[in-house]
Amino acid sequence: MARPRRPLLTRDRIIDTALTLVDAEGLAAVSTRRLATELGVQGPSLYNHVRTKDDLIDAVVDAVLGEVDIAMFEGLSAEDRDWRSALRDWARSYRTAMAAHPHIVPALASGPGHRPNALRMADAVFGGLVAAGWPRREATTVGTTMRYFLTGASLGSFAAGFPSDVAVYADAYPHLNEAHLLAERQQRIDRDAFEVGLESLLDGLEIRYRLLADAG
Amino acid sequence: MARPRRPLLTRDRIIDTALTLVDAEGLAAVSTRRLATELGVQGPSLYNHVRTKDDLIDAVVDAVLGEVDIAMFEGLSAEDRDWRSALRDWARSYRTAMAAHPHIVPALASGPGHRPNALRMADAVFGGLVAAGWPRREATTVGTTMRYFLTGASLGSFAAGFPSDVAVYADAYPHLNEAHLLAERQQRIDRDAFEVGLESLLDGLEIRYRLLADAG
DNA sequence: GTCTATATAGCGATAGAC
DNA sequence: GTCTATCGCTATATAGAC
Repeated sequence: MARPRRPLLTRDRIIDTALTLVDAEGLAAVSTRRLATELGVQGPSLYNHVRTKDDLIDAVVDAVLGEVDIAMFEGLSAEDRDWRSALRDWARSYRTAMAAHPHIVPALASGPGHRPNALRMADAVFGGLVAAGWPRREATTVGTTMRYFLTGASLGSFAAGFPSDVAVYADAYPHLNEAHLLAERQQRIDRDAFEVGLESLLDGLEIRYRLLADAG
Repeated sequence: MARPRRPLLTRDRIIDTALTLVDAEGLAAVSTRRLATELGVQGPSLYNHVRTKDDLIDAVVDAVLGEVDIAMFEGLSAEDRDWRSALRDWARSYRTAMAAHPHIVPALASGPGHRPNALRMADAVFGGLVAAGWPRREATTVGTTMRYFLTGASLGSFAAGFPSDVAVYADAYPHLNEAHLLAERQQRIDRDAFEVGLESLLDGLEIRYRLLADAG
């Protein structure tokens, strides 16, 4: 085949298909050849739309980050200073997005890369905190702290995929019920640790917020 | 060469050399052939001591985790209930260990794997918290929460290696001073976010601790 | 039972034809 | 913009020397 009239591939279609493949079979299943097959083209064709494979994975991660809701930060202002609820809602939305794509989570770890949605998110958080009364420099610190917690919680909870995926255990594990219970227990621990950690962190940040307000 | 009288390789020597190589040239530099060359043997020889490459990387990560100090948890008891200082010291030791091996940090993300030192650490934290008066179930939650924060902070700060490694910038970047300043600024933000987040989290956990003490 | 030698299948990526 | 062909590389399996 030579050059088609209309492109067979677009960057978006590649990213979409890659995410579907990651969700279905894990990160390791994404090779350029396999992905190309899935798209009905030959492997090297991808390189007309994507610089490297790392670039592609970066884009897939960014697509998942794009699913995180950040609208709650726009409502914050001198009148509505409930930054605490905003951070809480954001954190839960973040976790929900990662839970929907557990197999991509390890790729979160590979440096910041060039991720537009990550920047949009950082900007929204920073802007919201400043609008709610945090000093600019402190807002950067708080946003970074929250990012630490959210990244760590996502990796700690979902990096290995879902162990509750019973189909995986069914073949390898004879004591299916037991494995299933262990997985459920682990999920309860993760959910508790997330909620307790989040609320504790917010409690601690509120102490700091008041301290700064009294001093300033 | 045939079988030598004394083994040329041991699992520990392989892991040590792999860590040295990771520190010097990054994770990507570790291939079985390269590592074998470094050890003075042929590539496939490694597989007598290591199951797969993933198994090896897992062991290297565990070796780094072994550098984290956990002795502070042994001192905790019904008399000395300063769990807060223990968690703080542990957290700083954890961060120091990761800062010493920034290139291995992304490998933290690949699921728990089989890491004896990770288990030893979890056990020490849990035991210390219980000794200091935390209910057992809460101790699990708190330990997990702390792990989230520490993992996230390590990845957020060191996952891309140290951008302040001036030698890297020297070739690629003409405005060396500027890059250097940006890197220093990023490091200050990371240090601030770590300390503020840690102290805020501890503040929040103390509120919870008192709440539980009053209720129980 | 530890190492070497050889071999395989698959990888990311490039060059050049159309 | 997609193709074919191909390069150098990888992890890893297997067979056999000692």
